[in-house]
Amino acid sequence: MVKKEIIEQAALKLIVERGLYDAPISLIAKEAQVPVGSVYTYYESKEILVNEIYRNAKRDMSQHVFASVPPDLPIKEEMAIYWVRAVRYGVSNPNAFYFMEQLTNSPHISPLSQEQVRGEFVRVFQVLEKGIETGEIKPLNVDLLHQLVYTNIIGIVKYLLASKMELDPTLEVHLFNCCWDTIKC
Amino acid sequence: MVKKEIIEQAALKLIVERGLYDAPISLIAKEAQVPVGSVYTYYESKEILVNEIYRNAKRDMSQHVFASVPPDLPIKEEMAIYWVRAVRYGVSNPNAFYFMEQLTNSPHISPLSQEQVRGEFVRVFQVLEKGIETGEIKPLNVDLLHQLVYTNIIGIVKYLLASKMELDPTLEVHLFNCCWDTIKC
Amino acid sequence: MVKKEIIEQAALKLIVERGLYDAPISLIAKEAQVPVGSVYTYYESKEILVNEIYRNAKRDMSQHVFASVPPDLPIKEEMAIYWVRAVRYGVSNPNAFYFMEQLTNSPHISPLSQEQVRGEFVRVFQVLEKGIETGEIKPLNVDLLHQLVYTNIIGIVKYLLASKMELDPTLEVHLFNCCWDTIKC
Amino acid sequence: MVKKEIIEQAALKLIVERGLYDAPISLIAKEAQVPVGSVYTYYESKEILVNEIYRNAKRDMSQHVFASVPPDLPIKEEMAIYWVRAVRYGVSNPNAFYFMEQLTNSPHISPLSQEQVRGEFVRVFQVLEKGIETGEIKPLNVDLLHQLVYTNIIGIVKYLLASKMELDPTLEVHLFNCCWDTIKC
DNA sequence: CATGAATGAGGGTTCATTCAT
DNA sequence: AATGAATGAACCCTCATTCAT
Repeated sequence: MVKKEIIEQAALKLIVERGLYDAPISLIAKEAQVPVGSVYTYYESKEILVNEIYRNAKRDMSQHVFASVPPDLPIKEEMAIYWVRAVRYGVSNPNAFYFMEQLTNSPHISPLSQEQVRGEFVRVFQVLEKGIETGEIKPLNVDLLHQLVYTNIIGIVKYLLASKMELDPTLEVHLFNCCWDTIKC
Repeated sequence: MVKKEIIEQAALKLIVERGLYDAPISLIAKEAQVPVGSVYTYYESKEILVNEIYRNAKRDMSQHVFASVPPDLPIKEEMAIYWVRAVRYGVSNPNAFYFMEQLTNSPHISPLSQEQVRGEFVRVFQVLEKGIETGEIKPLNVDLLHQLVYTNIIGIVKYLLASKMELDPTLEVHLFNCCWDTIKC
Repeated sequence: MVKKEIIEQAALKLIVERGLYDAPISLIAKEAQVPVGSVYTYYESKEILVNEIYRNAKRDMSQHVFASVPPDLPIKEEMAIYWVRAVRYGVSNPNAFYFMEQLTNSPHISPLSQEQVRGEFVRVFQVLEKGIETGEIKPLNVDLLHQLVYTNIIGIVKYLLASKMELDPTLEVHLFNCCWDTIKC
Repeated sequence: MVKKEIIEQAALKLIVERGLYDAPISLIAKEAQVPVGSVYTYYESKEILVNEIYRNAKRDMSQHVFASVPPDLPIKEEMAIYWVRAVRYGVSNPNAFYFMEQLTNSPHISPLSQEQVRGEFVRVFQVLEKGIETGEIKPLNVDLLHQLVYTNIIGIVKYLLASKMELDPTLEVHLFNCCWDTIKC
């Protein structure tokens, strides 16, 4: 792992554990076992570091979630794949998950970052729109539908992490059905 | 409004707008138009101030949500009443809503505060359990069901606040049905 | 005991135990079980309170030490009486003793207080001068002789308080002889 | 002189002149002509700074006092050497001397510092014990004897500093004899 | 490029003192 | 006279950022 990634991992961990302002650069540097100055070699400021971690986490998650799927899948099945991947990603990467949760809508993430991140998730909007057209999904605003799906995922991941419950395929199906029931027609 | 409430409102507003650490006591005092020292007349520390605002917001919300309902209502209707009240509360009190969202699960809210707050929401758990018994609600863990309902409300309130959409009774019914579909058998 | 004395006793105790600046007026008032404002009814400021305690302690000690003695005593015996009274006073009033020790020569005692206090101890200077004339005491500067006697007393009281040793008449004689040997011709 | 020493000298001077709590770090930094933050580069806290100055002053004094002496000196002569060195040290380093005086037995010096400091002065205790064995010194507790000698030195240095009197060899002999008479058999 | 000591603005908090009651 | 909530200057300390090495 290169120095930049080590710094980001250390920052991610400490910011989640201690909060953004109780994770000073000096502590992040110590955790990453790099000199303080090195952090500033790679990132102009703490704000830029945080935004970069945020965007990277979002991009990493979207790459996992939206990795290739068989073509011409029924909408429900495509949604199920994305949903399962998202939940698994959250459960497997709790730090990254909580980091995103903690900073979404916070004033520390720039509008530009938010904008860039949104682009990574266009596929969901497309699928939702298609679902509305085919009559499988409720004809609500897609932003709202997306919000419903996304908060559902957040709630489930938080629950799974808090209860330390194992996520077996049967449970996955049950829980995805909760989500699908929310938006299905 | 007494001085204590003015301080809490000012703190609530600034913490939501700027984040906890970009809302220094000096700024809160200026916003509330009280001297810095006065904040410490009412609150021993910033941490205690934040916890008190959090608990008050949660209590206020729960009192709105769980105000009296007609007896012997069907479960779905009782849930609907609570759900509608919660969403309306969030839409009408965006600062309080975002404050709670921002600080839930944060290290700045003491376990004791979390504990006290949880007690205010027992009624949902009771209704959910009853729903499971009557076969109307999916036989999942009630903590999980609660999480699903709660994140659904959060998603909807966030969407309504972001889109500045009016919340008319028709929309309420549609949106509650999304929530109910999530958990209904 | 009147309110003023209660306040002074509380202040004396706390200042000795915690240091002048870790004994805030609010704490002194609490210890004395009087309202904060009452302290300012009797003393214009903390500084004035401290100076008054200092002068009172010194006056009280000098009144004990220089209470009447049989007339025409030999110098050594008169010194012995004063010495014993001083040591006993220190051992019996450790708080007052440490208070005086802590604040002598401190910038918190005004020159005026120092001046007034000095007047209470003229008798020692007279006896020392007489002793020099009769050839019983070393012909050194009386301020120096006084300093020698005084620091000797301080050393002994501190030792007795620290070691919690009882001060019986035999020990008193031995220890006074140490002091007398210091200045005798 | 390196920056650390400059800070210590500035702190020493201001604390003696104004008292510990009227010598804020900001003033110490100004006196030392360093930024406030630099003080914290060298000392974790004001308390640690004060303890370090205290230990350094005590160590410095003990190194002067207990520098090598000719072997096999008679006890009185060895005591005389230490006594003279101590008095000269006090007269030549009034700030350090008053600093130690002001903080000995204060709650601001940690027990650990006191402990470390005590070890620097073992030689006096050894000499006093030897003197008791040879019958030259009164058979009193060595802590008490030490206290008597030490307070004698303090009294004399204070007197010399206050009276601005020169300390010539003849006076030294006279004054040491006062001290010796106090403890000799 | 790499480093980490140095910097100083700004944070939370305290407390002597006041003054409306 | 008695009270104690209110006040704000001043305290100690932190930490993002810089820059000489």
